[in-house]
Amino acid sequence: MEQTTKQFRKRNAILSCLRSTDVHPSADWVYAQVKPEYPDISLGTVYRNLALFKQQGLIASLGTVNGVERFDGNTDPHVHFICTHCDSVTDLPQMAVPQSLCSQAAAQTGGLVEVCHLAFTGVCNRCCSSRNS
Amino acid sequence: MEQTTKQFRKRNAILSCLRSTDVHPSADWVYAQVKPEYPDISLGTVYRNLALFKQQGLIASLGTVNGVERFDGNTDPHVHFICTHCDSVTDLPQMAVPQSLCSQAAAQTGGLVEVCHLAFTGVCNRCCSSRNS
DNA sequence: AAGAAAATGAGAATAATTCCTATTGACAAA
DNA sequence: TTTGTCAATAGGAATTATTCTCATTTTCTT
Repeated sequence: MEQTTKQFRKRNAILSCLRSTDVHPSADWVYAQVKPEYPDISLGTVYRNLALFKQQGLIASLGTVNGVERFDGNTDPHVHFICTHCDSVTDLPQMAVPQSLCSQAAAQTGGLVEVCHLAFTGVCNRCCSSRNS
Repeated sequence: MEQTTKQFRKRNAILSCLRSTDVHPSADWVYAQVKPEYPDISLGTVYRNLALFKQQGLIASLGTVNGVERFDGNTDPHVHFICTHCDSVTDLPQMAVPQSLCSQAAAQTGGLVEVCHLAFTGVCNRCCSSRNS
């Protein structure tokens, strides 16, 4: 069933915006992308739907970079590199998240381990090249 | 040289507060701890000194949990478990951060890799036991 | 003791996120 | 097509962690 209502199209635009980029965007970035096509969309709707998608497991959150939450359309476990200079987030697709670690962690905590976050911070390629600080 | 000025003692209280706890506190928590002993301390000073210590490498930041930044007096690389139910952060001391990963990451990014963050999120032991949701 | 420089306290300012509510959109029944 | 009901949204106000400002205090140097 092809949903084509106004609300559904907005919601879909938010989701596919996230899924079609690799910048690991913030809510504000998604808002800026969707706004031209849906000029009457509100930032609150973007926040609301991102929270909804996250809860439904359709998207993931990286946590916050420099105080703002960043999202990821790719929910498969993978590794991130975060540049502390330009706040860019990139995937390190060739590095695997050792799944064995999760069970190790569960054993140690005695609780329920849901997600493993593996990330590196540093200065990205581009910022290293154009260093003028 | 034994520094015993008023400002130094405040600053020291902030640092040793962080170093003598394992709760991975927020700025506000540190403020609440130090306040009884130094009633005229201000929250701004806590923030200022935490930023200073972090920049000097005396403490580390875990990033934010539920919107608030959390600090760690232990700057050795180690693994964290974050409960998404009660926002507690605990160490998983028996798990090592695979240092080999850092050089792998550096090779892939072509940039400068500084820190490796490995954390698990889930529901902690205590929250699992007293589940009433 | 005096002056310069650094740090602080108190509160205002900022900014990301959430909340509120009147309105609009979707959908089923008549 | 209209009506009723309920969910979702727009727009903006409210919230809250953090940063900033600046007058004052503290520290250091001479």
